[in-house]
Amino acid sequence: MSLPHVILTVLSNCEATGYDITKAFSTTISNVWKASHQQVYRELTKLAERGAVTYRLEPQVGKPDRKVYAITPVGTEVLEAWFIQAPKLAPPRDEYVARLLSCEVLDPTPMLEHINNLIAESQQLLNHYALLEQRDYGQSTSLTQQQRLMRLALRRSIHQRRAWMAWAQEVRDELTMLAASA
Amino acid sequence: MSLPHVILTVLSNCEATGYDITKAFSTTISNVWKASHQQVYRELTKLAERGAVTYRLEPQVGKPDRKVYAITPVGTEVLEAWFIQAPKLAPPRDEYVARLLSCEVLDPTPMLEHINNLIAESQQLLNHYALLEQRDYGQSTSLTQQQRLMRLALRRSIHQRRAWMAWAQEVRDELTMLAASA
DNA sequence: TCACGCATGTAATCCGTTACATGATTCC
DNA sequence: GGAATCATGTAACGGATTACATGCGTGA
Repeated sequence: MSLPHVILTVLSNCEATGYDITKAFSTTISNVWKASHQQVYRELTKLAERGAVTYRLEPQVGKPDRKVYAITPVGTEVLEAWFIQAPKLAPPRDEYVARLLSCEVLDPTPMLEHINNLIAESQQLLNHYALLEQRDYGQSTSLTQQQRLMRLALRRSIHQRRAWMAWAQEVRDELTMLAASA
Repeated sequence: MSLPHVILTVLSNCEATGYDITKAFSTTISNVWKASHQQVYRELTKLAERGAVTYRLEPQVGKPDRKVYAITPVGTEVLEAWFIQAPKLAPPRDEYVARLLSCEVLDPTPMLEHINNLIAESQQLLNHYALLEQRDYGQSTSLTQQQRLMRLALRRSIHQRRAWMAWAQEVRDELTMLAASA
C-alpha cells in the first residue's frame, strides 16, 4: 500500500491541509494515484497517530479550523523505508478483457461499441496529453528536477494510453471480422 | 466489480468445481483477472444464494465431496446485464510513478535499480509472450473463435508490457543523467 | 435564494489479502 | 516417510467506495 507514502511525499514538499492534499490527488497526482477525500483524511489521522506527521490548528473567522499538516523525522524514515522496497505492479483486473472473454458465449455487438468508445476516448486523451506535454515541458531547454519527474509521470500515462489504443484497434478489426462471418 | 461475471463466463463454457475455477484463474485467466481461491469460493456461495448458479454434490471414495457448479438462466441474465455495461478502466495506482515522485526529496539511486529490474523482467516476459503467441496461435491459418479471443487477451498483456518497457527506458535515461549531474 | 465550493468528518459495506485449518492422495 | 497437490473452507484485518452529515462563504 502506497497511499500514506504518496501523502508523505506531498508533505515533504510543503505543509498542507487535508483539503490541499485532496486537491493534489484530483489534479497533479490524478494520473498516479487515486484517493478520495475520505481516504486522505483517514490516512492523515493514522499518520498523526504513528507520529509520522504533526499538525497545527489555524483558527479562521467564521470557518472551521484548518489543520495544517507537516511531515516529521519519523515520517521521513517511513517514506525512505518504503522507497527502497521493490514496487509492485497492480494485479491484473481488466474489465475490457473480461468482457472480451464473454464474447465466446454472448453476442459481441455491445463489445464492439465499448471498444469504439475506448478508441474515441483514448484519441481525445492522447491529444490532451500531447498539448500538456508541449505546454508544460516542451518550451524551455532546461527543466527543473521537479518538472522532469512530472514529465515522466505524464509519459507513463501516454505510453499506457497508446497501448490501450493499439490493442483496441486490433480488437475492433477482429470483432468486425467475427461479426461479419456470423 | 467483475469477479462474479468472470466466474459466470467460465461456467457458461462448462460445469466446474471451485477448484477448477481457481485453476483457471491461475492459468488461462491469470492475465485478465486475479482472484484467490478464497475469493472464488466465497463468490460461488454468493452466486448460489442469488440463484445464478446451482451445484450438485459428487461423492468420491475417500475424498471430500466435489461441488460441481453450473450456471442457471438467472446467471445468464446477470452475465448479459453486466456485459452491456460500459467497462471501466482500473483507477490509477502506480507504485513506480509514486516512487518516482519521491525522487524529488529522496536519493534516486534505489529507483534506478527498481527501474533496471523492471526492464529486465519485462524483457523476459515479452520473450515468453512471444513464444506463447507463436506456439498457440502462430501455426494454423484458421483459429477457432475461442482461440481468437484468448489471443487478444494475450495481445493486451503484450501491449501493456511493451508500454512499461518503453517508459522504463525513458526513466532510466533521465535518472542516469540526473544522478550524473548531482 | 439556491446552488456550488470550501473544509471536515462518521458510518456501512464490500472487496482483497493473509493466515489458519483439515484430511486424503500421489509423487519422489 | 515427507512434500506437494486435491478440495474445501473459516476468521481477521485493512483498504476502497458510497452514503450521510454539517456549516460557512460566494457568485448567479
